[in-house]
Amino acid sequence: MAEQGGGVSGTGCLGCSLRQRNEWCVLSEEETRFLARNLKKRQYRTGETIFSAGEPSHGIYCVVSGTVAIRKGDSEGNAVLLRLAYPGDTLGYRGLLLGEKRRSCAEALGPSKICFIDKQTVQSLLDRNPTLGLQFLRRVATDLDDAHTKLLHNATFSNRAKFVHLLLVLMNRHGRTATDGSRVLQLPLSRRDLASMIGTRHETLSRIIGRLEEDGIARFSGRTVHVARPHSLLDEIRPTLVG
Amino acid sequence: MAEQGGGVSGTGCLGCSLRQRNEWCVLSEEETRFLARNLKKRQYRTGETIFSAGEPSHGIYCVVSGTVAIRKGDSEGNAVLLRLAYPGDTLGYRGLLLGEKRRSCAEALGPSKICFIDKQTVQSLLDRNPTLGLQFLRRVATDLDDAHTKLLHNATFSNRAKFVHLLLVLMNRHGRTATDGSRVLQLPLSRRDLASMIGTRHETLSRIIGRLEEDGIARFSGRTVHVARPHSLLDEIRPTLVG
DNA sequence: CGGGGGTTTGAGTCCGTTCAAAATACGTGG
DNA sequence: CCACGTATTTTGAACGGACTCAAACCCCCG
Repeated sequence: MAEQGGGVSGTGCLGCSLRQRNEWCVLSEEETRFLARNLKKRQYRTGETIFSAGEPSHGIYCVVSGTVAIRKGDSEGNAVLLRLAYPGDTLGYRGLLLGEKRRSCAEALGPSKICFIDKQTVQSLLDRNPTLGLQFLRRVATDLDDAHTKLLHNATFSNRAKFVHLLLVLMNRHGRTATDGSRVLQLPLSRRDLASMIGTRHETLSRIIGRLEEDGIARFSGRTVHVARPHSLLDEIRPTLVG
Repeated sequence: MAEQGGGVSGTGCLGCSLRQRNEWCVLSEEETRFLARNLKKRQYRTGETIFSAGEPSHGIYCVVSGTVAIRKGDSEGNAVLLRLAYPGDTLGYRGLLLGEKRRSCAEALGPSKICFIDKQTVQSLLDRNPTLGLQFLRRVATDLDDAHTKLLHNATFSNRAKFVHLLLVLMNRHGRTATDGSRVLQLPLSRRDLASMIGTRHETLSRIIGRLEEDGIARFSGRTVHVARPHSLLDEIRPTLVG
């Protein structure tokens, strides 16, 4: 009776296959049972908010199934999509660890199952198993490196290159390879969100998409993307690595 | 016989005033003595490299005095200045924690004293005092938030606004207030580095600086910046927050 | 005194933004 | 199932900003 996200109903976290891949893998069986007793699992509908910027951090969230968008906005209404979170990802640790209010918001991009673990439970687990803290440390360090890489790309890539790069990343998660070697991608995001991920306007993104079609790199139809020659995307990013 | 960076010779880390302000503050007296015995303090000259991208991570560094630039570059020779590090800051934890090679490089922007703590010592301290790990966790989480904020700014601010924002940040660290209320800043960076911090070319930065002078916001002379009305910088950033 | 790196300035071009309008997709209720 | 209103996406035209390439300038250091 397996669930969508890999969990098995009745066995709680112990049977959750995601546990192998995230920071909770260092918990003992007893600690895992403690975790299972103290978390709240909940289903979110498409577009539903998981947490919002400005509200206090009462705990952390663990994605079981679905895709979650992490956004950050400023006082003038601008917003960027910082990253996407997938099953196994833990959200909201920053606010909790620093005891601060949320500085970003999380939204379910599709029907999603997400577990909530309150502050006390996290604290208790951190106290009992110091290794858990180190696991989180590794996770945050990885996220930090991702953010730094993004800063470098934003500063040096053209919008077109940034978008192609984004397509490649999304392809890894959401893409499928057809029998003829071409790849098909179902975009989990609106053009607006895609544009905000590469730091530009949606109108500009529209034109970039138009140019990619003209150049035969990819075909766009709604949220479906076809890439006949996957290698052409890679070629886009390294303009002249020929030497 | 106080040293430049707040340390007192002979007492090692125990007498180091920086200890109060960074992650090492949670160490016991004994642990601190252990740390002091196992670190290597060294003086760097202006422009000297502390570590480079691609080399293995043998330990972490703690800035005692001076200013350090953290840069990240790509294979095509582009590079951005990710951040500046000051006394009390710990460098190079990412590579060490993840057991990976360095992905950024660190350069002393002026004569700097920096302590090196090797992998074994860090590991040993982390094992003995789990709170140290949590301290690092808080530090990395803060850095991550900074990086995310920068991503938002890069995506939404104009180059001019980004530079003004950078000036405000540098003013906090390197600025002095004159008797007439105006502020004077000694830039620790070249125009090239300043430009890379806001993700643009040095030519563009030159023009931005020219325009700021035209508008009477600031006067630039070499690496010295005069700002007659400090509030004018703040006004630049919120374009029209008036009702 | 002669490099050499850093900085400024110029001209031309391309790219991205803005504002506006049209076209398309989407969800809801009839 | 269709009509309708709404949100999203595309397209257009004009404008401004930023980039490229290039040359001149400056200043520090050998």
